[in-house]
Amino acid sequence: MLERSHLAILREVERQGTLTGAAQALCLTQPALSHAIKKLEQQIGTAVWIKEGRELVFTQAGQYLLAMANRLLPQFEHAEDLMQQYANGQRGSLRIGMECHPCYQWMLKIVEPYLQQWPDVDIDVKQQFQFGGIGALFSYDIDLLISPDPLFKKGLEFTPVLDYEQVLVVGNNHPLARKKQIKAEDLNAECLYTYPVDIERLDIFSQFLLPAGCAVKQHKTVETTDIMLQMVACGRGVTALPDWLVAEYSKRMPIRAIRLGPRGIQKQIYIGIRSAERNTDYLQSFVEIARQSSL
Amino acid sequence: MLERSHLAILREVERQGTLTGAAQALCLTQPALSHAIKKLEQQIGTAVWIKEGRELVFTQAGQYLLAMANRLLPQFEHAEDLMQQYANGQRGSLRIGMECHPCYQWMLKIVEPYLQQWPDVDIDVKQQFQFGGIGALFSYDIDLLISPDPLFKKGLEFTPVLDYEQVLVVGNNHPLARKKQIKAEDLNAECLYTYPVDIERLDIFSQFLLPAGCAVKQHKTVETTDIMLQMVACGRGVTALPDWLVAEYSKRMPIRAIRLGPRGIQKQIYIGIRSAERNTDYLQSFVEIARQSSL
DNA sequence: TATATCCATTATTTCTACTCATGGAATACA
DNA sequence: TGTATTCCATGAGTAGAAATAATGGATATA
Repeated sequence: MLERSHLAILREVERQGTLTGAAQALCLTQPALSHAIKKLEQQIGTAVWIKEGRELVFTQAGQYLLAMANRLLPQFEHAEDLMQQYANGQRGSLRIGMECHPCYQWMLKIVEPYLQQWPDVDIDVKQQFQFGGIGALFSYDIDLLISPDPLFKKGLEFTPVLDYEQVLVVGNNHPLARKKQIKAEDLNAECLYTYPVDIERLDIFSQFLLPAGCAVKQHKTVETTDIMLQMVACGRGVTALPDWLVAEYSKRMPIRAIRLGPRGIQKQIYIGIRSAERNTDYLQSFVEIARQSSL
Repeated sequence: MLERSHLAILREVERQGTLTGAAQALCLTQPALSHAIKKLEQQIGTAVWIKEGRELVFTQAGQYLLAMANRLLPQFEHAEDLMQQYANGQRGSLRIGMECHPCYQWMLKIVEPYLQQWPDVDIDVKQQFQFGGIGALFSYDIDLLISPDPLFKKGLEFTPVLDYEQVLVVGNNHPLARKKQIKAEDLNAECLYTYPVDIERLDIFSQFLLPAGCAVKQHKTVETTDIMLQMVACGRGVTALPDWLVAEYSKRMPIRAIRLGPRGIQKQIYIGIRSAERNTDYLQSFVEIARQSSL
């Protein structure tokens, strides 16, 4: 029988590179692992890895089990955490996934009253997902996803929690700063800063530049909002952000927001959860607080 | 440590209702399970179920573990199958998910040459998903999804394999049978047969009737294509199906296809797989055969 | 060539997980 | 109400799994 321990060994061997190293990490001896895997191999009838020279190379079967290990072991570990929390009378832990760079600050504002209201719930925020936020929800890596791209599918439930407008941000001294609204052509000669995400997920491209058949002179990516806006403030380029975020920053930086196109780019932020957890009170409450915060 | 065996016990207790029954099903004695769970409860610090009278009622913690069991145990079992297949030199098994009722017959035509070409691959078709086809893909319940609704997200890859037109099907003697195309109003007095799926997934509603603000006199659902077309053939109502399917059936039934609206409802069938398995030859081959079949 | 590192194997020990036997609690039935 | 039945919990005893220790062979490094 394939056991959790087998998966743990595989994962650790991949991490450590050697069986001896894995054994140490697992607080066992090297022969223990050697025996365990040997026995597994006899049962499943195929080798899990082969020795090439001194190193262990996973077979196709081994690679499958390894992927499985990386998928399932975190779930075991999380379950044990949860049980511990149930035992201590805590309510649980909320693993929030963020698929929306600029929403971070908005989320912080939700988290604060939430933690007050739910002193027994721990919060953990994740921003990198191997298979995207949806995949993370489905595979129980997170419990709640904050994203501008909802997905109305069975098994998941997305609730809109914030309406906003995506606006162009320019420095106060920028030539475009006087305009009431921006046309796609206006950006021809500009340098555009964005977060480093897939270009399809950047609304300014997919909903503004591409439909008009326009491009920018240069496209640079920056990790953090602060740096990005520093660059914009001193006139090195422009960027596109939610209006409420710009309103916040413009109090202390020489920047301003301009509408993109005649009607602007209207967006919504959604919170997604697994339908099975629709009635989990401390999850529901987060969505509720988020929704109220935008009123 | 939470083990696979614990999950297996929980699942079986839920199925059988009693510990004694579960023990039999697992080829163990009742005290074995009793001890195992007791030990687990000591480790995680909380009860998994409580005895109410004579029956076992799962606690919140127990319910979580139960859901986990139902999610993870099938993956263990499938992995063991797979290993067995690797061992026997077989190529694997292909679990196909269908999210497209009328595509069944089309798929059968793909499967036939596929099985010829891959004698070592077993095929299994599933049509019911607790969390939708996408969820089934993410949770490794299936390996390949046939669906008219693609989802371009990280971790999944959808390839279009068949273009078709969704057409109205009427009996040859039906008053509408003479028309070259159908307006939404034409269906006001009709009885519409469809498969029993969510109304949002029925293109004739979402892309034809609703946009025009029209409705049908009656909407009835039928499970099978054959019965549905029997009803249509004898003039009891109309339905909407892919053109190629109607072409097939019209050879032996008095039915005909009529375009919906001036341009018709144009659709595509997609095949989705997990990106991680993009290069798995026997999966790739299925997509390839499907794509060629439509040329 | 000497040395260090790593894995496989065997023999041995430890301890886990199972069974057996039994008793108490809850339900069904006479 | 008393009796039989069903089901779970518990304790003792044990078979067997899983860990260790010791060792040897293979591969890489100086």
